[in-house]
Amino acid sequence: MGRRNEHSRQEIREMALQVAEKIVAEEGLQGLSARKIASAIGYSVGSLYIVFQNLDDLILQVNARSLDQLYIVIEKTEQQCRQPDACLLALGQAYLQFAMEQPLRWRTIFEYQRAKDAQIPSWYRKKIFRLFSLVEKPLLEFMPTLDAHLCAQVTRALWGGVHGICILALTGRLEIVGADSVQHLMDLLITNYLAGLKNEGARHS
Amino acid sequence: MGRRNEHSRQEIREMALQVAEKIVAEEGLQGLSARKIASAIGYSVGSLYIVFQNLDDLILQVNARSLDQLYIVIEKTEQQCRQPDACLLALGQAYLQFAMEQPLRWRTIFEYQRAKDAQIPSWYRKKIFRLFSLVEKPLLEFMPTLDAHLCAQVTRALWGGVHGICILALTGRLEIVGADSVQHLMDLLITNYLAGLKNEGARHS
DNA sequence: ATTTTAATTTGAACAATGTTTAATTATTTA
DNA sequence: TAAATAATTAAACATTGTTCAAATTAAAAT
Repeated sequence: MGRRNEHSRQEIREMALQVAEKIVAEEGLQGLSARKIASAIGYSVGSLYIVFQNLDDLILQVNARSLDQLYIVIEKTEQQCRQPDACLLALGQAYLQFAMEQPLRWRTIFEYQRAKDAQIPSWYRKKIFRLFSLVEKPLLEFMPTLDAHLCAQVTRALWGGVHGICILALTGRLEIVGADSVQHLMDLLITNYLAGLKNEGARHS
Repeated sequence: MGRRNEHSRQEIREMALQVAEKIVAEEGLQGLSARKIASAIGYSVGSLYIVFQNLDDLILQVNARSLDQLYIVIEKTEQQCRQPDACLLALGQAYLQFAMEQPLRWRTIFEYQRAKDAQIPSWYRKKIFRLFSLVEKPLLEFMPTLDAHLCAQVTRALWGGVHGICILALTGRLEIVGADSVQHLMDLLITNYLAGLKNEGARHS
């Protein structure tokens, strides 16, 4: 089959990404392959390489969409609460919930990249940054005396922690028994971290 | 070449693991392949599959060794400090240091597994459990009133956090600028979490 | 010493992967 | 209508994990 002009480049791109998202959600990264995507959208592998640089590029786009969806979830959660400490707790729970409801998709965001150089492009970094900003907001309400730089640090320390609990739990490396205890751990971490901040006043340059 | 009896199964296994460790340390998981290991130890691919179930099995053994080495590092750190809070800080820093000094090896421990079922064997789980126990010790000194179950939870919440900061930092997803700030974040998290525990008394069932 | 047995090791084969590109076909342009 | 251009494919390549019949040879048995 030669030229057929049924879909524009953008349309092919969109179809490929939708199919890829579905595969990732159902089978994870290991279930994803160029040929599988191609056959699912009715095009050949070669066409994929016209629309994407390579598979890493495609995966990055899938992850970007996941980050966008995550942003929406986190943003909604943040808007629905008033008190800053309760808000931060809710954000942690929302993050955990997203990870547990779409485990394969969420894990794919953080799974290793095939390419050797593997530089994260700046537009992608911005998406991460934007998520952090969403957490900084209630944290600044919680500790109004924090300057911007310290607030960024305090936020990243907290969110790194939140993320760590999620990833260890999802990959079965937390060695816990109870079913709902992951949320417990999350609350433990956030609550006590915040309490510590309040008392010590975050006196760490 | 047929039978030659130069090495026992155990010896071949050992050679393969040493080579695999080196490759993982230098090139990461993506640099590892059955043929590369085989040619490096002077045997054919087939021989590897006599000694290991598959590559996942081999990788698991490599990771087990990394965990053992990590255990030694953490254990030494724990023995060199007296006050429990300082001890926990030191443990976090030791963990971070291990991760940053051997980034590819450390990341391989947590990288995704090829196999679909992918059940972590119990002997491997024990190695993880053992590491947690090492952290529980000073934490129990820090909060002597904790019962065993709560101590386990408090420990896992903390160590999940420590791990999260490490993994986000190493994979360039923390969005920080300073060079030495990762250690800062780690201290922030541990210090304030512990401070919170002291004040609130960990009143979370 | 010779034959038999049995363990050891290989190397080729298979299916699947990412990626490239010459060839083919449809559309647009002249 | 003929020529130029754009779109798409199918085949090819190198590499992966994995298997297994065949080949080799040390050890055991005679």
